[in-house]
Amino acid sequence: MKSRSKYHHGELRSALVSLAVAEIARAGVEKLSLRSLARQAGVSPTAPFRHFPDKQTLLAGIAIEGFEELTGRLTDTSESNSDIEERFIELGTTYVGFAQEFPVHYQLMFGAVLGDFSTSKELQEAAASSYAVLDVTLAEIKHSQALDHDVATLGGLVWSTVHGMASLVINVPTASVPTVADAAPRQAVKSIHNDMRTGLKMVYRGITHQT
Amino acid sequence: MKSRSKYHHGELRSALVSLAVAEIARAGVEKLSLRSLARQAGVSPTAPFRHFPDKQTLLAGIAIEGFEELTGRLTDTSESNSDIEERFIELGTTYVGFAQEFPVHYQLMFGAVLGDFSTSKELQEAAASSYAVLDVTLAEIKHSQALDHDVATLGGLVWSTVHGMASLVINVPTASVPTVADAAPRQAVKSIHNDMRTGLKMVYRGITHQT
DNA sequence: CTTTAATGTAAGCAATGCTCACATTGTGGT
DNA sequence: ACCACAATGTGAGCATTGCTTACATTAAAG
Repeated sequence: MKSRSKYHHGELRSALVSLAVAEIARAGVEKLSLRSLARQAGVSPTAPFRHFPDKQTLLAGIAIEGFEELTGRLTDTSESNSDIEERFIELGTTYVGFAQEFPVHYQLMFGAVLGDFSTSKELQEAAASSYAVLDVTLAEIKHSQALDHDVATLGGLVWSTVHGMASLVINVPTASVPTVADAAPRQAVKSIHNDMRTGLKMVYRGITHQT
Repeated sequence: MKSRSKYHHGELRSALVSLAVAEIARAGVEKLSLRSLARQAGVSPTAPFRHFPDKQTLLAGIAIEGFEELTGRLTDTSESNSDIEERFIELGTTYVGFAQEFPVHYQLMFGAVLGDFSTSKELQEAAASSYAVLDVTLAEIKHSQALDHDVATLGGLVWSTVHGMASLVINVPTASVPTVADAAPRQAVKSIHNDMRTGLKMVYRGITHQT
């Protein structure tokens, strides 16, 4: 009883989310329209409002979905690496890898489109869960290496680095025809792609090498 | 002859840009409307189109303005610091400081709103100019310390770090009421604010400390 | 099997991006 | 001083959008 002409769509909510992700990937957040999503889903223009009070909330939903996926991946990675340095590096790799696989999600998670990040408590908590995984590993590093700096300080630096990598890899295209002018930044981003472990190792050294 | 009721506005283009920045700062990119800008500038709804073919181009204009300002600041910083480590740290501080002072510009420079970054050659070049300042300092570091890694690899890591710091500082609010749940990420970002030099020093160590 | 909440529809409003045809103004060439 | 012309601004209008309000249909609970 899944086919033809049923009044109720049945999976509208999730359908809208994945359609939205596809649309954003194709044309950007700016061009996203609830009405076109409704059309693609074969439903009336006002149906989406039964599932999301407004457009922003739909976008927030995507972001939350992203944080959940990210938390899961980070947790898995964390559990399957016992050596502390290796775990650190793999966590970073997982983080950036997630951003590459889910660029639309990632953009919404950290971009400015969601306006004030703190509008949704659910979003805050989802984000905090992701960060928590990183946090415990850093605490362990601090302890095992007897480091002076706060975990928050280490976290600020490490999070900045992986978030920066993710953001650059997503937003700066490396494939298109290389102009002479922008060769350098493109090369830099490309090196993140090819050599992420090297960068993460350097950060690990910077963190753990006491002055 | 600057006052009352002249047919030609005279400074419409720049007026639109600064009004747009203010509007985005207040309500977010999503809410920006050319028509409201026209209203604020006291001109007809179609006047903006004489200066920008479309909304995207207006946004790209803001981004370009941002890159120019950033390039200027980085250049100044680079010229006024002879010690190489200090210069490195000051460049990073300047970079993040710029993002904090011009958050709207920064978001447009690196956010996903501009769709494909490579739509405007002018934008590409402006961005490359900013990066170039960082690039020469890194080349000098590599040379003076006889480092093995490519400048591009160093650049990828360093750019990631400062861009990540900037992005997090802009997008993650630290001031609002601290929920228990998200205390950790907020603390991490706050530590970037208070202790940026520490993070940059760690990166410098990580880069220069040969294995 | 009926009540009720969940989910979808239809019609409509104010606002937006953008186009097109036209008006006004500053400017350069004679 | 003139006048052609490019630059800049206007007004009306079109398709589209986000969202509201009132109503229809269905699934689930009692």
